[in-house]
Amino acid sequence: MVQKSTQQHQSRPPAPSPTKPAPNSTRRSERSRRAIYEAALELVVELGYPKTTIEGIAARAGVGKQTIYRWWSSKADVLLEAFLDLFAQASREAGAEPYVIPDTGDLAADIKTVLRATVDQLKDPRYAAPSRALAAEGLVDEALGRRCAATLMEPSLQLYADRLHAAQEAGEVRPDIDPRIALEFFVSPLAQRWLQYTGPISYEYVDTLVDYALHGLAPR
Amino acid sequence: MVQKSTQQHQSRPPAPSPTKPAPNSTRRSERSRRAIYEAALELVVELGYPKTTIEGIAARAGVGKQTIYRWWSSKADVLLEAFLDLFAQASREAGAEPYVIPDTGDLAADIKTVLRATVDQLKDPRYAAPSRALAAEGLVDEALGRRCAATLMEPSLQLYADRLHAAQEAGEVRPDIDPRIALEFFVSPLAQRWLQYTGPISYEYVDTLVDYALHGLAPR
Amino acid sequence: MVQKSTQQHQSRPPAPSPTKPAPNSTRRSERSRRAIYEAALELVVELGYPKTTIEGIAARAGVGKQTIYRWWSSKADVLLEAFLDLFAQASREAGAEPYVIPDTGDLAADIKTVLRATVDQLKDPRYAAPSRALAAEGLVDEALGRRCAATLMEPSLQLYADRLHAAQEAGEVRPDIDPRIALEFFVSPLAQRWLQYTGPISYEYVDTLVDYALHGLAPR
Amino acid sequence: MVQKSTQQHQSRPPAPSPTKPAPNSTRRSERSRRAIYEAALELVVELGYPKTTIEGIAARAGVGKQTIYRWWSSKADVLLEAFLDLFAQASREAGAEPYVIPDTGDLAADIKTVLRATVDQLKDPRYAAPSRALAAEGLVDEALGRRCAATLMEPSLQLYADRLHAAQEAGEVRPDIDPRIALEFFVSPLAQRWLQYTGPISYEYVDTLVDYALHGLAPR
DNA sequence: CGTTAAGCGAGACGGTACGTCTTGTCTTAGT
DNA sequence: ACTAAGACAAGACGTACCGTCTCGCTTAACG
Repeated sequence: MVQKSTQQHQSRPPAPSPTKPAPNSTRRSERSRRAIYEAALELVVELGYPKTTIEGIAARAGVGKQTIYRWWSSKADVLLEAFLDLFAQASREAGAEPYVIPDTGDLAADIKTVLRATVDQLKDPRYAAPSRALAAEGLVDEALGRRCAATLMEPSLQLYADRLHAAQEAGEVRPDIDPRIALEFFVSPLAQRWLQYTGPISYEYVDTLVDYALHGLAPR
Repeated sequence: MVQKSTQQHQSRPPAPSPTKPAPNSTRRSERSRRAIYEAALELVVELGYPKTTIEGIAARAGVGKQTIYRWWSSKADVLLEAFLDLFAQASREAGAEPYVIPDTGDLAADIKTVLRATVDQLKDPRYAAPSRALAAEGLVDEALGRRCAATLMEPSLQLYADRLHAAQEAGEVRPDIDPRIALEFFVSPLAQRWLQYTGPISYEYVDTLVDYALHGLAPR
Repeated sequence: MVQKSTQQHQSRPPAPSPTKPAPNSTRRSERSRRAIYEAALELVVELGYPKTTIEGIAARAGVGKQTIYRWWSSKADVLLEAFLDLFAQASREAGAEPYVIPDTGDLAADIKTVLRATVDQLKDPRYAAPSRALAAEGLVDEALGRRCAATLMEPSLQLYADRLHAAQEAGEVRPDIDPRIALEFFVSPLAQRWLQYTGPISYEYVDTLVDYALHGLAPR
Repeated sequence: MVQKSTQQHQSRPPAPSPTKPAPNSTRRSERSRRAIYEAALELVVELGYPKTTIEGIAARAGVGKQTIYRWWSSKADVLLEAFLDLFAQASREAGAEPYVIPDTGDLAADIKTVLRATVDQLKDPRYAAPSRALAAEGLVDEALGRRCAATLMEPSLQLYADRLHAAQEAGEVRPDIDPRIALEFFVSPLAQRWLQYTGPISYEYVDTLVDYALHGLAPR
């Protein structure tokens, strides 16, 4: 799924714009692309996103500026692809199935497991710095924001939706619930605390979220 | 003795930072401050945050750049104060109690009322543009992010916490629920959909959030 | 003569411009004036003329900027008066007749004596720095340049003219010579070497100038 | 000699300063350089040197500021090169031998011819304004002053020295005279009158200078 | 297997905005 | 009323990047 949407972005065979010569990707230097990914991610972690410049990325990657402008349209664009690449790479290294929500038959436990892993990842600056940077840029550039949502978040969110659907069939969740809304009870509060510093993040916190969400706030 | 100690002309007892002369705020031009607020908000709405520059704000406000740098440390800093001022002004104009969650005895209805008003506000570009800009900058600048959370969001969030506490005492919410976590079921999903384009926003949507949150996802 | 032209500048009793309130010089702070002179001269020696700012002078003199703008029209104006004051002060301290060309009956010897003293003075940074600064500003601002010529140089030049005139009467100089031109053979080459780095300055050099000037370049 | 010192300045093979990347002059835009020269000279004539700004030069030349800062170190530096270029260009246009002192066998007449041409040039604002500006800046910035002396004045002065030397061999000038000093009797008085407004400039004046200098002030 | 056109590194270019500095005016207290 | 202090509008400074545009030089694809 992730791969599909990524392909969608990278392949522009029909060359829709006649003004641009449409670079020939068969001649593209793989070496440069990797170096640019690495440099971009490193600089965002080291300097923060605003101090990361295209000139800086080019310099660290040992690459001409034009090589960046030829293949990407903006700093955020570079970073988005670099981040997707990081994910793909991490997944490949982790082997097996990296991003699947387990289904042990106990929805609460399964969701907690995944959320705890997410908490760990949010605290790793290697992931946190680029994520925040992309989220920030996406807030202000709607097109980028939608692309981030579609490529970075949508695949994961769909996993939640799928797991909730399975839970509905198992009778663990009410059949009238819309999984696309229900999943937000798990991910949105965590996302907001992380992005906007509205509260601390911990295993205990995500466990509480799951319990509250499943059983409701009202007495029964 | 007296003379000798007077020679010590360099003693600045409070003076925490020796580098900045700390401008005298009693002489500050109220006229300039208001003009800067207005110009900043207008430009963010018209051009978007990234194309809003300090030079542009100064020019539109009819103010020297130094007057901005004297009183604020960054573009985001200006915008935060301008936005707070906009809120304060709006509140004053609205008169009475502008930001209180009603307590009719029906928690669900009250929360829905407030969330529907929030939905309307999120769609008003006068508020939306600066909010997104500040949120974006806060993502990448932790100090600013914490200030935004504390000054812009915390007051509203506390109102939810208070209303939930009242509902607990009225028996509408389980007594073991932490209101500071519970409130996130109402605001975080909405915030995320708005900020990250993960879904559409509507009255129906927020109503659904309230129902799901109060009664839980699991069958009872 | 010097006093006359100086007075001409400082006292503006008829108040020609009705827009300016024409400061009342009787209330003027003598203390501030002296402090400004000292600060200006020190800063020009320490930092050079271009890095000497009105703000810097005010700060070192412990004086408000307005006090400078009230009484002088420009940085060069301050420096010119400060320099004239330095001269007047030095003359008073030196007592007797400070600036007279001796008349021993030997024109060559007398001129050499004075020129050697001038060489010494040109090498004293206390005089050299402000002189160069004023000369520089005068090159580019004709009004100032004429005032410098009239107040700083003219008195000295007239002394040469007078001495040459006396020499004419004594038969040491041809009667058809114009002293106002002849004196330039003594002062201009020295001035140019000093101002424009076109050659070294020494006692021997000025002695040579005098000999060449008196007896001509052509064989006799 | 002149060439040697010029070379010394231009060729810096050992690259003494590691901080500056030293721009690659083979890629330099000739078009920009000429436009900058023209703009600088025009602005100095129109506005005067102090009101000529680097930003103004860049704007009129249709050039980025960095293009100026990349190749020159200061406003005066630009102007010096622009002025040298103006000279070189004028010489090329004048064809033949532009700057040679004639040798008709009559030293007095030859020098008068050249000085009269100089008087004309000093009154042409196209030359006068930049000259004064450079002289002014050179007074206050010794490095620049020496460069002006070496590049602008030295070549001309050497022509006088050469002509005087020839006159010595022809018996028109005493053999014990140092031409490097003697020439100052012709150029320095004129320079001072021009630079410092110490007197009027005319053909008659320079003729008088030549006569006085050759035959001396003393009766014979 | 050599030609050739592309991508490549490098970096100069016209620009824009930065944050700082200074100018000359104006305002506020203090004496 | 003049002063010390300093905020103000204005605008130049020199720097950092932007995104575009050549330059030669690899280097892969096709003829």
